[in-house]
Amino acid sequence: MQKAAIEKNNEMIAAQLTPVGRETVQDRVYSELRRALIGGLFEPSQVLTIRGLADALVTSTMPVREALGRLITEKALEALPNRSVRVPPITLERIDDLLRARSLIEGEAIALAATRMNPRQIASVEAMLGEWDEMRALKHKKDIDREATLNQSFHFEIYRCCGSAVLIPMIESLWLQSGPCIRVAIYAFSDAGEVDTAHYHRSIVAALSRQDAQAAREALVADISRPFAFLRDKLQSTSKEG
Amino acid sequence: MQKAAIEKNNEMIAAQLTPVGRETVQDRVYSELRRALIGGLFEPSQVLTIRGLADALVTSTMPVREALGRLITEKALEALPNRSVRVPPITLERIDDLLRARSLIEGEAIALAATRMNPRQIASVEAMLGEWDEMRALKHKKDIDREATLNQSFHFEIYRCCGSAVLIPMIESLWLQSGPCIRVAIYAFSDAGEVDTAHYHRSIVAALSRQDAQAAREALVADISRPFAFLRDKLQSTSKEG
DNA sequence: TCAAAGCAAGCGTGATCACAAATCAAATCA
DNA sequence: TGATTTGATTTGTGATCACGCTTGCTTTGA
Repeated sequence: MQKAAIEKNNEMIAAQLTPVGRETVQDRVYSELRRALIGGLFEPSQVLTIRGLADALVTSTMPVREALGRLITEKALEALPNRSVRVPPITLERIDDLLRARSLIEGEAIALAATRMNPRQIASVEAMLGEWDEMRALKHKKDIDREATLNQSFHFEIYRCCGSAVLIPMIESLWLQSGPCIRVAIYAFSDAGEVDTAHYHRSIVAALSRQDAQAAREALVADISRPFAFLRDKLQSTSKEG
Repeated sequence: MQKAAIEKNNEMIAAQLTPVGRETVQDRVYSELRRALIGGLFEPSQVLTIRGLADALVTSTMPVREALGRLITEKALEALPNRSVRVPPITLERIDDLLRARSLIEGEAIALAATRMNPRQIASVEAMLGEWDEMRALKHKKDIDREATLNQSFHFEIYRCCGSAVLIPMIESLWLQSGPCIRVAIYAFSDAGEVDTAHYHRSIVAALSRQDAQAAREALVADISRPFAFLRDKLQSTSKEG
C-alpha cells in the first residue's frame, strides 16, 4: 500500500497550486453590481434593465436577473410597480434614516470590536492609516475611488473583529443602501475643498488601541455623520432653490 | 364633450371592483417560504432542493431558485459549498448573536415608536391584547401557530410606527433568521408548561401608552429574551449529555 | 390643432433544455 | 471483509424561447 506516498505527492502539488475557486457567473455579476453601487457608479433614480446589464457584463440575462433580485431584497435597488428596477432616489428622510441605522449598528459593532481586538489586529488597521497618508501625500487630490476602497477596507477590517456573523451582513447592506447617496456627497466634497478625514480615523484607532468602546463608538459616528450632514445641507439648499 | 359622464361611470365601476393585484409566482413562492421559515416548518440543518420545492409548490424551478437566492442573501437560508442550500443550524454563538442584534435593533425601533405612536395606534395594539386573551381563554393550550401569528402582528404593528424604512426590513430579516431557532424553543415551551407571556406584552403596551421609550425598550428585550434563554439552556444541557 | 386610438419595439417573467458537478449505490479489487 | 472505483441518478447553473405587459410613437378622427 503506497497510500502514504500518494498522499505526500498530492500535498506537494497542493503546495504549488492555488485554489481556482468555484465562483458562479451569478456571483460575479452580483459582486460587480455591488461594487458599482457602493462606488456610486450608478446615479440615484437611475433605471437598470436586465438585458442592458447583461450586454454590459457580457453574459446572458439569467445571472443578471437573479443578482438584481438579490439586490432588491437587501434594498440596494428598488422594484417599481412597473416591474422595472432602479437605484433608490435620495430623500431627506432616507438620509436621516440611513444615518441613524448606521450609527446604531456600526456603533455597536465597533464597540464590540474594541473589547475584542488583539494587538495584532490593531496594528493591522493602524498600518492602513499610514498607507492612507502616503497616498494622500503623493497625489494631492484625485483618485477618489482608491480612497473610497481604502476607507471601506479600514471600516470592515474593524467590524470583522466584532465577532458577530449577524451584524456584519447588515452593515454591508447598509453600505450598499447608502453608497449612491454617499458618493454624491463625496464628489461634492472634492469640489468644495477637502476636509481632514484622516483626523477621524486616527481618533478611531486611538480609541481602539486603549480598548475604549464608548470613545470608539463616538469617533465612528462622527466619521460616518460627516458625509451625511454635508449631503443633507446640499439637498436642503437645492430644494430651497427649486 | 361627455368627459365628465365617462369619468363618473368609471368611478362607479371602480367602486364595485377590487384591484386584482400583480403578484408574480416568484413573490408567492418567496412569501410562502418566508412563512414556513418564520413558522418553523423547516427544521434547522434541513436541506432544501429547488426541484423538490418546485414540486411541493406546484410550479417550475425558475421562481423557486430566485426565491431561494433572495432568502440566502438575507441569511434566512445558507448556501453550502456543495451548492446545496439548507436551513442554518442552531449553535450557541448564533443564538447569542441573534438575541443581541434583535435587542439592539428592535429595541431602537420600539423606542422610536414610543415617541411617535398616536392614541389611535396605541388603542389598536391594545385591542390585540384582548383578542389574545380571548383565544387563550377558549382553548387552554394548543394552536401555537395562531399564537405565533398574533405575536408577529403585535410586534410589527408597533415597529411600523417607528417611521424607519431602513430598520423594518432588517427586523424582518432577523425574524426570518431566528424563526427556526425560536420555533424549537416554543415547542419545548408548550411541553415544559406555559409561562405567562401576556405579562410582557402588557408591560410593553403600558410603556408605550405613557410614551416611556426606555421602559418600552426594556420590556421588549425581556419579551424576546425569554425564548432565547430557554433555547440556550436546552442546548447547553443536551450538549452536556452528548 | 389636438387628443385618443392603434401599432411596434422593448421589457420582465416563467418554462424548458443542455451541461457539469455532486451524490449514492452497486460492483470490483486487494 | 473492507476500501476503492465505477456508473447511474439527481442537482444546480446558464442559455434560450414564448408569452404578456408596458411604453413611446405614429396615425387617425373630430
